[in-house]
Amino acid sequence: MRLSTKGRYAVTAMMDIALHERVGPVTLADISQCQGISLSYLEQLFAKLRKGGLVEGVRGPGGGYRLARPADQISVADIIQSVDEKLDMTKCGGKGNCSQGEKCLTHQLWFELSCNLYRFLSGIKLDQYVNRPDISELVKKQDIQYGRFLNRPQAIA
Amino acid sequence: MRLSTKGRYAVTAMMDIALHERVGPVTLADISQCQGISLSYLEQLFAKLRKGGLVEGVRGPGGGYRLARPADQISVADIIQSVDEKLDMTKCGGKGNCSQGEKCLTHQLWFELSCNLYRFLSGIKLDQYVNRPDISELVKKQDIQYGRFLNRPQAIA
DNA sequence: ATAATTCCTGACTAAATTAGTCGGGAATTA
DNA sequence: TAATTCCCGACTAATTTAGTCAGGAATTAT
Ligand code: FES
Ligand code: FES
Repeated sequence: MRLSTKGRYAVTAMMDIALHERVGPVTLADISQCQGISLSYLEQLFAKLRKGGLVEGVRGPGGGYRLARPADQISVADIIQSVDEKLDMTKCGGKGNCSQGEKCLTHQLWFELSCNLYRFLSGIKLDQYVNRPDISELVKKQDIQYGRFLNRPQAIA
Repeated sequence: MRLSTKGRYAVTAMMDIALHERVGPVTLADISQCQGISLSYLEQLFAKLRKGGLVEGVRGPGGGYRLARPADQISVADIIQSVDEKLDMTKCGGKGNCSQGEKCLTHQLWFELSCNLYRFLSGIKLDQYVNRPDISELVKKQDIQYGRFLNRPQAIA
């Protein structure tokens, strides 16, 4: 489990989509502008998120990305795993052969820490934030500020 | 809070020292060989651990590094913080000004996640592993394998 | 005193990862 | 048909991680 700014970008972008789920697909261009992430970099990240089965793209005007499954079934761990590949922090990759073919002194430490960390991050689902009144308030305010979804009739309905 | 292999190196090295606390100071040369980390890189990491007040160096023959305070008062969070500097994952650094001077959509997410993650890693102290029989067994076996502390009379006493 | 050991320091290089760029293409909608 | 958007691959730049080198300072053992 590696936890860096790359994972933060991915989670941030996924949050943005989840927060606008009822409006419809969200374009990467929008995310790029509102979250301050380079468009092309987002495309790289979303290639991985797509492979990870977390999002699906909708092409053409009015398109964008939407969640591939309900927000309560997407965890922060899922997202980080999709973009950073590995989930465990052992040096050996779980095989216990760091130290001349044997388990090294810290194998157990990293193994257990990985399990606990994974369990922790798996417990945080996107919908926990989507359904919070204080966050919804903020989203609405900022969408107006950025002029998002002005060309979407269904956004109001 | 950034969680990468650099932090793993640091925690691994600290674990090694903690596991040999009763023997005396542990040399970086030993850690380098047994844990497979470059000696000079270890020196860089220990410069930070020293500045962080986690270890103190003892020079001269028979010297090495020892913990600056009891193992039950050193957490994984302390170590990672010492070598990776920052503890919080917000883009803004806690000030809430990502999005044109305002809190961005995900500020709360990262703030709360940082707090929880910090609390989690703070709860893991070095002594939890030092006092485990299965680990102690492994340490003894591997020290013999690597021929450690052969020149230390006090190691047996 | 001398030599050996070990920490300590700073500057430098190499490799890997992260981040961003570019140029184009394919599917969809209006 | 034109506009929009995802999609794809190769490229570059910046940052971080990892390792190297060449010394110096404190301590202990002889
Ligand atoms: S991390 Fe698994 S044996 Fe070292
Ligand atoms: S992370 Fe704090 S405002 Fe965006």
